[in-house]
Amino acid sequence: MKEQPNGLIDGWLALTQVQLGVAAKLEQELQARHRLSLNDFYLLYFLSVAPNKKLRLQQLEGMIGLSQSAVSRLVSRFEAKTCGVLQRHACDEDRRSIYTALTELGDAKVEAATATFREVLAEALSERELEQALSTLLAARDEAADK
Amino acid sequence: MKEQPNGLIDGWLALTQVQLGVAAKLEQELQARHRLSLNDFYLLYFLSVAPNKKLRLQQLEGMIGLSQSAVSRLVSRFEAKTCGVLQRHACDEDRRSIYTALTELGDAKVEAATATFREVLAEALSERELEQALSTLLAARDEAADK
DNA sequence: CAATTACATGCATGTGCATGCATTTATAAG
DNA sequence: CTTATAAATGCATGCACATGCATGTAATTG
Repeated sequence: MKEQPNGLIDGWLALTQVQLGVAAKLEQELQARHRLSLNDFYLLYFLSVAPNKKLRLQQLEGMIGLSQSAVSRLVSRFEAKTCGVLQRHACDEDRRSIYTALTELGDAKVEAATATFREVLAEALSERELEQALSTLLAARDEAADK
Repeated sequence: MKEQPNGLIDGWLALTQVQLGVAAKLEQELQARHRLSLNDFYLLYFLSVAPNKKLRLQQLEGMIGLSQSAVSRLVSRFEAKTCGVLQRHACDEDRRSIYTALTELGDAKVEAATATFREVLAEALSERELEQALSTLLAARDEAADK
């Protein structure tokens, strides 16, 4: 037989499609209602739930899933663009590090954006497709594991 | 209470992390063993499972999850770089369209890459984290739906 | 003083958006 | 039915921009 069963791959593709679709919807709504890209939101969100609402760049890197340079520039752009939402200041214990902190204004903005985010997410995840993709993927995975 | 329960968001973030992680692993192995990016592979894979192993650009667009221009360039680069793997030729029924077809050489390359892809996928999906992320997400979703 | 760590930056590249060009399809007039 | 014209479709390309990699700089550690 030339063609192998591609359940695993199809499951993965389905999951990826769902992920892409939901992310696109999130991006679109965040952009429309709050002038935020998805990564912008992630940045603000992770800051908002961090202790003292501040984090070093290195910590954000892993959370957002971007490279070190990308995070550095994400914060830079943000600071330049939307003045007043976040603020960088050196860390006294280690002056190589730089804390990125949320201002009160930023905190309010995050709260509003988070409401949108949660709303869109709830709607998107109630779609039939998620269920479909996940069950396809898990079934194929287990089947592959048995082999 | 100021902080709301963020189960939905955390679930989504967990799923996104898993997706990113697996995609990175796939990209890395495909690059190392076959000199293919993840999108390169998707392009070849979708062609390989298509009837007559050929597709028009527009069809690839939705499958790969890229914009029209991105697909146009993806194919262009591919044609230029790895001569002989794929081949474009006009479509007789509609001369605006262009078929992108897999050559025999390309077909062999895809087959090898697909084996790698499936292998990496099987390993990555057996990780505990997937289960974790999915159950977290689904539980939070259902909870949100009840509300 | 050497090695490491945290962040910034030059550079190449892939991407999306807007637009352009060629072709097809739809509409209308004669 | 034929022809003229407008709208839509499929792909390519100029442009701006976000990203990753490699590297540079400053600070910390051993």
